[in-house]
Amino acid sequence: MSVNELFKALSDENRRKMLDLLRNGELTVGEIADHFEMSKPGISQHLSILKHAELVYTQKKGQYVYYSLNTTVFQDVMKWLIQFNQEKG
Amino acid sequence: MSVNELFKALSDENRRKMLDLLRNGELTVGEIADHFEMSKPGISQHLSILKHAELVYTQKKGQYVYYSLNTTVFQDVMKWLIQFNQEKG
DNA sequence: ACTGTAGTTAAGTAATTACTTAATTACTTT
DNA sequence: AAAGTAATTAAGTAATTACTTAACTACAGT
Repeated sequence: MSVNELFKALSDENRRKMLDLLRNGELTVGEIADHFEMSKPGISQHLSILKHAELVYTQKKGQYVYYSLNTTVFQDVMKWLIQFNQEKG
Repeated sequence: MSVNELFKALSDENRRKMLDLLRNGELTVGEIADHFEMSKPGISQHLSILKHAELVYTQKKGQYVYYSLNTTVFQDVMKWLIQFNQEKG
C-alpha cells in the first residue's frame, strides 16, 4: 500500500460511493453493482483499485465475492491529514 | 468547494508535496517551484487546483503571490473520513 | 517609458484513467 | 458433464488530467 495509491483510490466519486455502501456491512460485487449504472467489469475494476489500496478486503463464499471495509487504512489517511494541523516540520 | 474537487486535489503527489512545503509557512510561487522539476506554468496550474479546492489561499504582496495552507478544509476531509469509523448509517 | 521579474492564461500534446464489450475462470445446480 | 450465474481479465476506446511552450498581465527598478 502506498500513500499515492490510497489518495488515487479515494479520488473517484464512484469509488467513494462504494465505500459508503460498504459502511452498512459486506456486499457482493453484484449487490454493489445494483447501485450503479455501470457495467460489471467496470465495477470490478473499481473494486480492484480499492482492494490494492487496502481500503477493502474480500472474502469468497461459494460463487460470490464479498467486499468489506478495511477501516484501519482510513485511519492511515487520517494520520496523514492530522499532521497538517499539528506543529510545523 | 466540492468533496470531489477536494479529493481530486489531494490525489496528485506533487500537489500533496506542495501542501507539505506550506506547512512551514507561506511561500511564493517561485519558492514552491524551486522544489520541483516542472515548468512554472505547471506549478501555477497545480496551485490553482489547490486554491479552487480551498486547500490554500493566496495573498498578493507587490509582484509576489504568497500561498498559505487553509487548515480548515483539511478538517473537512477529516470529517468525511471519520464518519467511516463511526456507527453505520 | 523601458526592461526585468513574477505569475497566470491559452493552446496544444502526452500520459493516465475510466469506461466499454468480449472472453475467460470459478463455482452451482440439474 | 452441461448449462447457468458471479466475477475477473483482456483489449480497445473515450474522457480526463498533467504537462509543455508561447503569449500575456502586473508590478518594480532604472
